[in-house]
Amino acid sequence: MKKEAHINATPVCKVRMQAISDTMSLLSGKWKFHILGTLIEGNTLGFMDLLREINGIGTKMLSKELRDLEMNNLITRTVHNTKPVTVSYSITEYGKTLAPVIDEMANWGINYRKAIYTL
Amino acid sequence: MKKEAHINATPVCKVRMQAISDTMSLLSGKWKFHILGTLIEGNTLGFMDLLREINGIGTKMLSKELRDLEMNNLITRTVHNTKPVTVSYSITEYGKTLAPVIDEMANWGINYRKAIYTL
DNA sequence: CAGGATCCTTTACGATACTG
DNA sequence: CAGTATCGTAAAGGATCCTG
Repeated sequence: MKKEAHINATPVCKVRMQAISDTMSLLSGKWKFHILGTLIEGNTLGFMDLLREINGIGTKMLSKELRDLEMNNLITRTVHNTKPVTVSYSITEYGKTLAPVIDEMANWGINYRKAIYTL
Repeated sequence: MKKEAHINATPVCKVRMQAISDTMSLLSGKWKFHILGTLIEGNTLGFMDLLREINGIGTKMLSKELRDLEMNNLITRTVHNTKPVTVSYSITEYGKTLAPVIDEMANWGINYRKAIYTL
């Protein structure tokens, strides 16, 4: 309720905090990392491909998350004029810059499992 | 008669997916990255310190997130027997292993801002 | 095939007030 | 100081059915 009393020129740590918030807001939700990770590997996949690859996701969430990612230029959506229309999704060059982030997340998680088992 | 041609024992990509889920579940929510980031810098801080450092968080969320982080051995909680009790929080050695993940998140977010402005 | 529309449950989060 | 208790809102997510 109380708002900022004084406006400190943003210190370095605040910049980092803001940056983390930015990243998290683009990658928020349960599925975005999975979708991006899958597209980074598979390069180009159809809606159904993704539905199969990503364990547990439903059509509603998938289409919503894909829309979000596309709006942020992390992936591209291409409609093909086949009999029943098909659509393919790919990661953009910009989206590929997220690879290090995703890798760190994955690596830490892998080591986390090891740490758990050796307790 | 041929049985299932491919019941691949969890492929590499599934392992990564699981790892990402693990990491995300430990760091889920709006505040954990901020708390960890702050503790990595500040090393040891009291409840009020954190409340001040982390812009916008309330006591309820802070105490809940701290509890979560402590349960996962990412931070430690120490009670001091001062007049009104004081408590200090620090990051654990294990928690420090998250630094690369946090750094990647922060760096990407910083570049994201740059990318936005140069559009 | 690729989704949208709908309904519903669950969790997350925030504000305020109170306590040892 | 360091929280807990309570209440209320909003967002996230899931299940199912429907359509061009």
